[in-house]
Amino acid sequence: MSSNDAPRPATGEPARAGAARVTSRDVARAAGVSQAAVSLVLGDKWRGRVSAAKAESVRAAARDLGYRPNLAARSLRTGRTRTALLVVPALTTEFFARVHTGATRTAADAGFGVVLYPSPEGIGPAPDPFGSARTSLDGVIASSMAVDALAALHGAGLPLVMLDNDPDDDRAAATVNLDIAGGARQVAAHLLALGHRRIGHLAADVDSWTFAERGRALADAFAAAPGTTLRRVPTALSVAAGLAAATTALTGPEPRPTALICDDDVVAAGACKAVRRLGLRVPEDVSVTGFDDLALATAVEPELTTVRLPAEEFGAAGMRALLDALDGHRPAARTLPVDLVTRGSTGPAPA
Amino acid sequence: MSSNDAPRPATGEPARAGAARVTSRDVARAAGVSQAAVSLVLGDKWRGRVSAAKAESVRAAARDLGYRPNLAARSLRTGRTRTALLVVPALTTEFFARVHTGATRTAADAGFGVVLYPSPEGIGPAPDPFGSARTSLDGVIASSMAVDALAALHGAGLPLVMLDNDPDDDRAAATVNLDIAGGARQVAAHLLALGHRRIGHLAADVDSWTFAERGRALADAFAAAPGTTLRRVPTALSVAAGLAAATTALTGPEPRPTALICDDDVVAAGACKAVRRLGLRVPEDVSVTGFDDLALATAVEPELTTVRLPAEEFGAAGMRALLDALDGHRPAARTLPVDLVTRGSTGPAPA
DNA sequence: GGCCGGACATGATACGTATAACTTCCGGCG
DNA sequence: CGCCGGAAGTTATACGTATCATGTCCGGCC
Repeated sequence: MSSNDAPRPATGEPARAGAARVTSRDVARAAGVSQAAVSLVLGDKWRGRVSAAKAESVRAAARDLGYRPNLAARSLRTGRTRTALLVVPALTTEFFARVHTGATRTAADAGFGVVLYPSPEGIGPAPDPFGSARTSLDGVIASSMAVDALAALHGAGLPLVMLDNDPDDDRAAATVNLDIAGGARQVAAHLLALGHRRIGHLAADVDSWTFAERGRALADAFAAAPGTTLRRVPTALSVAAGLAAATTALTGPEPRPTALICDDDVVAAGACKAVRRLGLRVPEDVSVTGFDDLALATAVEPELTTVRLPAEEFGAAGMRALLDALDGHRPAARTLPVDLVTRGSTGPAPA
Repeated sequence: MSSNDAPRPATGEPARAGAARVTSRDVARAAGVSQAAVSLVLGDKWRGRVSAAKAESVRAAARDLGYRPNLAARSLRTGRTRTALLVVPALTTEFFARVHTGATRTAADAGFGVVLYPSPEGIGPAPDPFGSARTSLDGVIASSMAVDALAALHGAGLPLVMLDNDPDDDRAAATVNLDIAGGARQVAAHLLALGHRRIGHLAADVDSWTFAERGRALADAFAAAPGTTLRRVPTALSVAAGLAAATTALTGPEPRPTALICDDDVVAAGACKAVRRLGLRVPEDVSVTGFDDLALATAVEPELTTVRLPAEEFGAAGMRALLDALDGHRPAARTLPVDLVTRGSTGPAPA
């Protein structure tokens, strides 16, 4: 369709495919100033260097021509890209999709972009997961669940913000946490108040801080409650795995637990299925709790009692911490509060 | 040997923050060749231009020094960024998260990156949604559901691949479709075979090709089946909305439908809740079908009969089409097959 | 012997931007 | 009067890469 009719430069032929690009030099010509002046004005560094009148005419020309600074050129010159990498274990998890949304929104306000790295299991094992992309990143935000990716990141020399990780981990420039332990304690208190004494914990079979934290907090809470038992059953993070783990927990030689605490709503959904397959009812015979408060939590019946995690805010806080770190500030470690949402999947312990 | 190694340039100070970056010139010095030779070798354009021995030593030097080409410089020179934009209506939807995964994987194989634009509702209304980012994109893949974003894209002069859109839409360089109509026909055939005659269609209240297609295919299928009725009830894409719409469909003045076809699994989950709240059973009194086959489909009970959409493959096909378009090929419109997955939420029509 | 062509190699740009360094113009002050 | 200092601009670079233009050295062929 469109033909190239632009005058050819003598050497090279880098030209852009589509319409001719508008450069800062074009704006300068239109406004009757030098290219440097355009850069100063649009970069808002013109006070005392360019008269207000010329500044305005530069802005007008830029607007009229539809000028967009070339980001590659800017990055080359400044050495920064205004782009952050978000490393998550698997994007298909609604939780991390929401984290991404929050991070993207905050980034946009600061003129930053976000690229996503859904961790090896989603992408396939690359010898160097970040490759040249490393040259186009200013910093990284990583979930502590993406363990393998973290190893590759180590030594990249990029500012790193960790999500839900040990605050003492010195690989990170900053850490943002959810009050996971607090959430777990709320779950424990809720079940104790309902009279439950024998508890199963369907614990995520993933080596990461956030799940270890759930385990520790629950262990502490029930250790402090006389006459209670807490049995840990590992599980993968899927409906099917939750079903299998719950079946194990409910059919062991020990007295059957009256409540199952699940590390994830998806697991909890599977657990509810297991309860019913054994001819029992939720919550009359067995109470079930989840974690995350995904859309799933209100899609199943009964609706899940679960811990609501502020996912978008979590991503936003991570991005803010990264932006602070890039500005040279040492951001304080933050912990975001979480809330127990009581719904139909929990009830009084059976007599 | 080497000639000039000025200690410090007098002007500018763009240097990189972290460790000193390795450039192609450093590699050239280490390998005892010119910078041009390095570029040729690593760009795999050296045959007949560089001896095999020198090529190997260049590669060795690059490896030893941990050289990574600077993408900003490369983009500036070539005018391409090897980056595509994926525009989706809302990432929190598991379906689009999976589309993203597929697209990212295919892109990575071609050395491309993917950035995500989760459409205004997720980001907030920006006057120019893409801003300068436009200068850093080679092409766009957009869901037809992201209507507002498409308007902003129009005229950007970027190659555009549309997902699930009218093949005749001339805004797109290529279109990749799912066989949505085929899926809808399979649902219709399944329900007809089970003896259902009064059907409700909980139709997504979203103005996009893919949902219009569902409506058309269903209308055609039931129009061709004598003695059947199809009633359309609009709904938003959420559990709560599905519950409300299903309640409307089941409590109207007309004879109650015996089956509800839902445009999305999330809606179907809500519909199942509605059925039970009315004191009815799924599937004995009312059959329910979904669309997408999300994790949700097997989390609820009974598990949903639904149309499985190959989401990852869909994203991958979109990316392939874009890569073809960027290579100057006119990619043929593709339609990916879908499958009906029969589960417990459908059964014989009540007598 | 002169010349041609292919292999090998280097030099020299230019992409578009941000900013240091320089120039000019004035008003004010010693 | 001479000089200083700040405002208002411009000029000149350099970021790192890809590629065109040049150049040299051969062996082979007339």
